[in-house]
Order: sequence, then C-alpha cells, then structure tokens
Amino acid sequence: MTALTAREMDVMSVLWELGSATVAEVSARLDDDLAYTTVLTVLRILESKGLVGHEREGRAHRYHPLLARQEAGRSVLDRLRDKVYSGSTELLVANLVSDERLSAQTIRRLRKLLDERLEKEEQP
Amino acid sequence: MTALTAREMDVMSVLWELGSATVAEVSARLDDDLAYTTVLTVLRILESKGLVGHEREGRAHRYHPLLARQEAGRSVLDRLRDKVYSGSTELLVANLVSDERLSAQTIRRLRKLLDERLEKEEQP
DNA sequence: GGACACTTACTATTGATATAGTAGCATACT
DNA sequence: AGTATGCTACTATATCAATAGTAAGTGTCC
Repeated sequence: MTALTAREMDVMSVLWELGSATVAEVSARLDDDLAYTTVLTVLRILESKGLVGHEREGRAHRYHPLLARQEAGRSVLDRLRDKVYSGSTELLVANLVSDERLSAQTIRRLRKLLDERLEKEEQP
Repeated sequence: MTALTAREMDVMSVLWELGSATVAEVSARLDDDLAYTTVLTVLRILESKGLVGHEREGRAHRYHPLLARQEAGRSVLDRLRDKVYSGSTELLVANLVSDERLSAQTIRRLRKLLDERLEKEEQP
C-alpha cells in the first residue's frame, strides 16, 4: 500500500519532475516555504517507507524516487474509482472530462489514446 | 478545500451509495469492523467540516451527504493531475486505461463519452 | 408505564503528520 | 590550514487522525 500524505506527494512530485534532487533543490521547488529541515524530515520519512533512496553528492545527499508516478497514481485512482465513483471508471472519466477548461484538442488526444488501447486489445 | 481522510472517504462512500444512512447502516456497510462509536465519531467530524448533515429519525440520526461525489472526486483528481502527472490529463488517463482489466466495451464507452463532450464543445 | 436496547454526548488514547530548532560535522574556498 | 557555510543528525512539539469506552438519554414494545 502506497498511501502518500499531502506533503509527501508534494515532495515526490518534485523528485519525479527533476529525476533526483537535493534537499535544497526540493525546497526551492515547493510551493510552500518550508524550513530546510522540514523538507529533510519529509525526505527521510519517505526513505524510511522505501519510496525514495539517496546517494552522497559532495557534502549533501541526492534523493531519487523509488516509487514511480504510475504506481502512486494508480493506487490513488483505484481507491478513488472504488470509493467515490462506485467502482465505475466511466463515472470517473465523465467527471474528469466535465472540466470546462479541457480543450477540444485535449479531448481528441484522449480519444486517440483510447483508440490505441482498443487496437492493442483486438490484436494481442 | 475538500480533503477527505481515508476513513472519511469510506464513510462518505456509504452515504453516496445509500443516499442517507444512520450510524448503524453505515457501520454495517463498511469493510472494516469498527466500533459503533467510532463510526459516529467520523460522522460527527464530517458534520463539523460541513460535509454531511443530519436530521432526527426516531431516536437516531439520519446522516446525508452535503458534499457531492463529483466535488470530492474532482478535488482529488485535480491534485493528482498536478502533483503526480505534471498537470497532464493525458498522462492521467493513459495511466488509468493502462489497466489490463478494462474491457474493450468499457474503452468504447469511454470513447463515446469523449465524443459527446466534443460535440458539446463544437455546438455551444 | 416500566424495562430494555439503541443511540448520542462526551472524553480518552495512541499513533501519525507537519513543522522546525539546535548542534555538530564536513567541504569548499581563500 | 583555517574558516565560514551548508548539510545532516537528532530531537521536539503541536495538531490531527483513528479508534473506542462510558455514561446518560430516549423511544419502543410488552
């Protein structure tokens, strides 16, 4: 089970974005202005959970994600589908694309995504 | 901001499913076997957050959701898109439909959903 | 109408989350 | 080589989440 807390997700987000980062780099990218040591603490907690690793770099540590975006995302999506949308992927997607701000172009790209997925289904 | 904790989401899930429910009814539907008073406590917390309401029914209280599934879902989806998928709805959906268990039929229904959304876009 | 069972109200506890300070060490620069 | 600065290690604390017990109230049924 890969339940990230809100703050842990913020930090993982930076690591996914940058590939890897030091405490200072994560700190700089976060929306909120947290104390240096606070960010360090979060990274250590993530490490204790096995979700990030680190290696030495000069006098600092460079952290990198061990949990992939896909895994983290899927666990949230699965739970969301089951608890909020009664297990229905359709309800979930319907809600997702009801967003006014989605452009026609984006919708078309999403449709293409589904078409590709269908092809894969038909020719295994 | 509508951040539900894991347990709160379990409880809301039951209320969305049933429309409204007493403590006993929620309790019976939950996967985990929680103490009656524990469920009551969660409902009270949800009420203090303004996410559920209640009215008297006999000697019990009947709780009903004030927060819609859609709102709850959207806040999670928005955050997920931004933090996990770099703001990309496409990445999110790609991950969603990479699920092997999705049937071709479901995919087709999803595509239809997008088509309908496109039509709405073109004829406002 | 009285007993019973179910319900609420209030309180408590444990553990996790979020945040950060201080001390001390190590590296890079002069 | 000395020193300043940035980094880690350890510790601390307040708040919230999750769970549940006890006591007291109130319908309901016989």
